[in-house]
Amino acid sequence: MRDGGTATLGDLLMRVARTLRRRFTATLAPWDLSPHQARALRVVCARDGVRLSELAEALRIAPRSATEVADGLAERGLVERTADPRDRRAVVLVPTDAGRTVQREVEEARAADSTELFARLSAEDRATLERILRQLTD
Amino acid sequence: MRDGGTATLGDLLMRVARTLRRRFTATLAPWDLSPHQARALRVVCARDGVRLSELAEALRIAPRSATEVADGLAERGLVERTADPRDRRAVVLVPTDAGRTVQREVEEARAADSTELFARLSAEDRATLERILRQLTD
DNA sequence: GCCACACCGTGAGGTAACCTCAGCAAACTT
DNA sequence: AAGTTTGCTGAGGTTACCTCACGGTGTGGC
Repeated sequence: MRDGGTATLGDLLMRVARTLRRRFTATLAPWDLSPHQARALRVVCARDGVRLSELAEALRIAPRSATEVADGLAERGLVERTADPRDRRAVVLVPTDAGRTVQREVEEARAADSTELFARLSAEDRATLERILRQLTD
Repeated sequence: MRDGGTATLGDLLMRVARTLRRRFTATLAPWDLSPHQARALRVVCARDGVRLSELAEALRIAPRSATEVADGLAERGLVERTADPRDRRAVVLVPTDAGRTVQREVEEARAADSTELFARLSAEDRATLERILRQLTD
């Protein structure tokens, strides 16, 4: 099974990403959240009030799909749909207290897991990896 | 928006993986293959004959789902279902000539794309990245 | 040799997370 | 004031998974 030089880099990266994602999903289990919902909640909390269309853009999904993600979070009482006073067509998603709490807890669990995974690297390698990855994201 | 040190490493990695995946999907368009089908075809060609159950394991999906992926590839004439002479319960997936050709072309296109993406890194960084990523896959 | 048991693939049917398209309301444009 | 654009959502479709139950097949114990 020859490896075409650079092709393997992509493979490797995808492979690591997959395990990372798997672990993340597992980490999320206690809150009964899908990775996507977690991501959405994060966006809502970070910006503290997001229009549905903005959420869609942030998550890179169709506006229609953002509605569904929002429904899921609202059902769990993590966000609230409020009207935008400036534009009555728009729906602004605002985190509830519960939402903020969950977001914080998830963030901590995630950080802990990530730390655990990357712990096998030396501090130097971690820094290098970060630098290189950052170079790849524009 | 504070970043919890290592947490960002995971984020960064996922982000790069996402663009990689996006590009890969786009690369695949000319052959009308889904990423999953491409992966499956790759496994079939690499091992030159795979049992459905093995394919399922390789792709980390349920056996039932492997049947569907196999159907998709068989429909396009890229693989053939053959009976295993040693075990008449089993189905062995064998690549057709067309399948092998497509696999080769896809591999090349993918390598080209990957090269392009990672081209912005220095040769040294590429090597380092590979080493680090390899350390993360067990 | 026979039988219980484990195993291989698949039909049936379900779910989650997307999508497009059409439509209603509200907001802009002229 | 009328026409166009924008923001969201209902309806309905697709894809890629899943579980469960079942029929055909191999295997170990007796």
